[in-house]
Amino acid sequence: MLEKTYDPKSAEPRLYAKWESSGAFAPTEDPAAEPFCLVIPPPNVTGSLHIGHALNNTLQDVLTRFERMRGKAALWLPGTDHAGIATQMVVERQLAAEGNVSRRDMGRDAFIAKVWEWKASSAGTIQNQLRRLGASCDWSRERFTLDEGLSQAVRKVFVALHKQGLIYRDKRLVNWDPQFQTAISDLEVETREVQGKMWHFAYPLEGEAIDGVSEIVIATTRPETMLGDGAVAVHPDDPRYQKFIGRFVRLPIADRLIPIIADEYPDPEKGSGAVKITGAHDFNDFQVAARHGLSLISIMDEQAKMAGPIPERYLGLDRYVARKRVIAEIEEMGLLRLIEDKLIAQPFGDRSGVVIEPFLTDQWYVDAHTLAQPAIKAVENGDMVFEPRNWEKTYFEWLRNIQPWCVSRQLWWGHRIPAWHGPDGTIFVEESEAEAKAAALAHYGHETVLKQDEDVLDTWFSSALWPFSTLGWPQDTSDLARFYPTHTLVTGFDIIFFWVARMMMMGLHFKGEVPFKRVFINALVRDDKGQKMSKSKGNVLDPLDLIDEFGCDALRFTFTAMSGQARDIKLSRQRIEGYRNFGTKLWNAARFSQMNECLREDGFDPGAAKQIINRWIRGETVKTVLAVTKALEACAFDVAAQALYRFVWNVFCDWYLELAKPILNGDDGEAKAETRAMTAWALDVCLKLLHPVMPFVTEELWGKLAEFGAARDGMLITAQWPVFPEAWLDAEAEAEIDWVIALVSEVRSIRSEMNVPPSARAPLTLVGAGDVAKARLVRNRDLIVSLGRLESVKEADVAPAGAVPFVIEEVTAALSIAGFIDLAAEKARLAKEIANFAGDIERTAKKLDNPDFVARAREDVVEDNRERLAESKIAKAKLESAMDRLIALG
RNA sequence: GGGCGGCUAGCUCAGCUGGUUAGAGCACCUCGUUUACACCGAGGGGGUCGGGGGUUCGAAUCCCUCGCCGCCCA
Repeated sequence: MLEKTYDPKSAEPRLYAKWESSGAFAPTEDPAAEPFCLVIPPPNVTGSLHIGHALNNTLQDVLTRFERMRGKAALWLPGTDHAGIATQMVVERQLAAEGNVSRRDMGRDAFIAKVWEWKASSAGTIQNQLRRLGASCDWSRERFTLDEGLSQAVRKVFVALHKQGLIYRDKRLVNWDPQFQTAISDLEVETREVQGKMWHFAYPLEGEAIDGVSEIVIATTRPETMLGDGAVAVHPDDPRYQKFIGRFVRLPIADRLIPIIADEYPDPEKGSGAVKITGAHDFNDFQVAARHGLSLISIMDEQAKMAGPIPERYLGLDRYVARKRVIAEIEEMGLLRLIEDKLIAQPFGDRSGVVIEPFLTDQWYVDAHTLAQPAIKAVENGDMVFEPRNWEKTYFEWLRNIQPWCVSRQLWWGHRIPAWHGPDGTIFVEESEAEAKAAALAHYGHETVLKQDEDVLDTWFSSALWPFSTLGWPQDTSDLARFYPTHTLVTGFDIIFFWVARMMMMGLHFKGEVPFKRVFINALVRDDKGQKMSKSKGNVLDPLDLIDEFGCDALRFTFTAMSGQARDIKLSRQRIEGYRNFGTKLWNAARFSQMNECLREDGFDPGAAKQIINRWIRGETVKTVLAVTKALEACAFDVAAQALYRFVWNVFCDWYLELAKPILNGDDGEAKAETRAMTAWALDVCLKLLHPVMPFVTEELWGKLAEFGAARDGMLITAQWPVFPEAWLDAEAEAEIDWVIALVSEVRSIRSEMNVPPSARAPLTLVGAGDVAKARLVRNRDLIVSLGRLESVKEADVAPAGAVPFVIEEVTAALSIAGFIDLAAEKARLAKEIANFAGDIERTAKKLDNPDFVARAREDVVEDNRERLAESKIAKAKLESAMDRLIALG
């Protein structure tokens, strides 16, 4: 006998271990099985499971379990990401906290060894947390972005793209993070508006004044960069400055002559209309400098300290210290003209949080523009679809305006760039040092010393290959042949650019096919007030705590139920608690069925059921199967969850089991046997349908219930998803049970309103029943009596005096509860009912009186309204005559 | 500045290929231990669907406009 409640704490680890050891997570070897593959968005190898992972992985698991039960070769491929900057940052911080020397003092090899050590000690955390979540991924195929196979894929891709001219080395401005001392990509820069200032400096004109003007005033938000100015630019159409074009100004402090040039870039409306051009420290200025052939003067080092051809007193100063000094000196020289407050858009490193410096360096770039074209086309023509669809706009917008992707990072943790530099600067890009040496030998005609590029690749470079590198590429593996393209990718909208778009580019380029056919964008989990969860706000909900408190299934059901089209999920404990209760409800339904000996029967054919309630629940079950299947196919997770919840609680428990009780407790042996078997059958279907969402409690019940009745042939995880003939739908049974439910509901409602004690049993009289209603009554009399707590149900030509009437279709029912009737309350109830019908009649009649409606509305809509009007009129008349009798009574 | 969401019951949300008296869960009120379940059962109250305009026989649903909230890109 089942316990009164389900205990997730003991069941979950036991069941997971059983699944895992059974091999159920691996895709079936059956060659006829249709492949279904998901690749996990690889979490940081040293990370831990946060609420967003919990949501994301729950949805992946729902899909995987669903398709596995549908007989597909379902593969959910797990793995982790080395997460370059993030991991290196953590380890550097840890070293500092422990009082160790910095990574630079430690040296590259020693530092990398430290990171691997850290990885070894913290790896496995997230994998075990995914297990707690019930993730049915195939751990035997687990990959890591820095493992040998994936590293080989990275090298091969880099070399191939280089040979195709799609990866190249370029000297240009990059976003430089002075904290980590590395280049980062545009995507890793966060622009924030901050309160800043605009300084107006006068640059003295060299030579004779023009019309008495002997200076040009420029405006800048970054005074310290003036030391690297290469020109002053003015708009060619700006009448104030036209006459100065071609002349020179003497750059204060630096004491250099720089030209006044004409360019479209300066906006005459802004500042003074003249701008300083510092090509090595500003992206816009870089363009201007390139147009005019200006030399680029770099005046900072990797740490954003002042350096280069500048006055000695500035060397080594922090950029902000230098700023103050420049302003002070300019002021001293009498050249400071104005200081304005101004909101400025300032770039910050998304990881370091420090202000990014445009910095002139040599870096490796991917020609993203070229690779983007097929990626755009594939979504345009539907080879890959976003779900929800709207996200494709975001995707298109970014890809259509894509810039070269800077992929080199001056970090140590990551894939070393497979490029070797010769003594004369020639670069040999090859997959191995041996090949580079061979290439060098061919180039130089003799052996030379080569030095491998110091840099590593952007983490997202290896992630971009994930859908095929994890399947074994560049080897021709059977997995690759079978599972590429993968089916669905489930991920968050925050990495559409970082990851989804880049996988599309690389997948299409190297495999000639999209990496996945569908991308489901899951929502962002926020707290119950709609705020983003963050440690600093202290509003973080730890999924593992929630699992401890409510059980894993409750959390999973919550995520599933809340995954609609919305972009945010506001997670509240109350909601999780509600779904925990749902699990308990299911558990108790199973307990009930067990207590009533509802055993599964071999060879039981639901299609042959005779009892009306059994025919009805069979139909309801089929409807639910259809609804849930359709919803899961479409990633309409909330729709699936709602259909499951309603069916299990409001249909199966609230009505079917209640309707079954009189039969199970009665003495019609045949009816009892059929009802027992049907209950067991329907419960099994519930377990199957719920399993993708609530794997643990369903598997537990599956096992517990297997101790009785017909034998099972395996665990629920690999059970077959239900598919039933539509012939099992039963309109007649549905109409009949709906009628019974309406009748019983009315009786209950009246009892409650009239405060009839639960113990009081009243007779119910039906007046004016047609043949159908009479037949229904005969078949369901016991059920109605039992559920309505009635004394009896009879037919009569007239309602007994003093009974409370209500109308069900053509029948007037009268509940004899004399002694409990409060005359005033009953009059009020009747008046309200009559008013309801009157309102309905008025609305419907108004429509039908409108010739346009009758002429233009769809035929069936008009017909519905006609029927409705007729029914309402009859019901109203019946209630009115009851009201008359009541008034006559006194 | 461009783009994308959202605004429906006290709260969280569904409904939005136009056509029931606009639904659910939670919360609230009343009643109830009838041998599955109080993590429960029965009943009930509660919304002029953000404002305005338009299309239509008919609008929460389609179009326009305004307002507020949020996100992304520049």
